[in-house]
Amino acid sequence: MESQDLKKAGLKATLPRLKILDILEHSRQRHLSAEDVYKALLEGGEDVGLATVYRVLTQFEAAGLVRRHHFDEGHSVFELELGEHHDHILCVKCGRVDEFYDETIEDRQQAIASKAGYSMTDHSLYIYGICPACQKRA
Amino acid sequence: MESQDLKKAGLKATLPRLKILDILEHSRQRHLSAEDVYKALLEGGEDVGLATVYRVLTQFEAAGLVRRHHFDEGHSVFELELGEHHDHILCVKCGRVDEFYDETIEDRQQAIASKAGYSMTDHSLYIYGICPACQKRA
DNA sequence: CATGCGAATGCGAATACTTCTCATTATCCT
DNA sequence: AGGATAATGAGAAGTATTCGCATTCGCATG
Repeated sequence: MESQDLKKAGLKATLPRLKILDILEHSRQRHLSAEDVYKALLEGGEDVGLATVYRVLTQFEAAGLVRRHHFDEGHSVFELELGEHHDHILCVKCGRVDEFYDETIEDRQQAIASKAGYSMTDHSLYIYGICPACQKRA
Repeated sequence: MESQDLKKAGLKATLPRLKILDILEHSRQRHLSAEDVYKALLEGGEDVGLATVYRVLTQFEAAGLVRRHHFDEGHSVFELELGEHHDHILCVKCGRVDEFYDETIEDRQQAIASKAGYSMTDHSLYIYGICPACQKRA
């Protein structure tokens, strides 16, 4: 029963929110755009408006349930927040997304921010390249 | 005479292109949005359309004259390409932008891409935080 | 378990940013 | 200078996202 999760986050357990959470949890891809979520809802026979999808995803982000990314595509993508931080490496040919975590980079970032006098609140690191499959295909 | 620079880049030396290049070179801020450039043109008494600004900036990017960034603001910002690669650290309060370069991070990124089997083409790293001035102000 | 209040939703209109279309104009080669 | 060709300006069109508001739903209460 996920409605507990929502209540814990200070959100009413409404049908749209439960459905969207479900899609984020059980979708093939971990990274979904608002449009992706909307289409998944329609395919599931749900009658949810696109505006609600945007609203709910934004609320989920504020509540720390999902993370919003800006890949170089012109729209936001959302990913369930599972606690473990990671960065992304993306294929510029096929759009494949992989994840990684590197302690050294994390440490250096913190050091750079400190040296510049900043108190670091967040960071985003995307590596772009051509994935193994697309290299073979070329 | 900068028209040589444009010709070298394979672009005709038109008035809008010269003016935009000039703005990018002499603006207070290194990082400008299309709208910023457009406003600067109008203030300079130039009669250039916003569509042209977008077109020219995109061409400049393709020609390697400028670099396009996607800070978490929903629009693109452009910066003159001066050869030396660097990453950015941004203040989430006042929008200040600083630059840095870290050899260790650059190397690690390359290593991570290789390990994942990717051939790296590019990367973007933004550190978000609160700048010294905004920390004092709080 | 019926009921009411406030919060959440769906819809379409509105906004922000960017690109496209096309008639007009400017650039550059000769 | 003249003409082929590419570039421009203006506004329409296209995406991505948010807003406004009447209606509906969740949930604490009786």
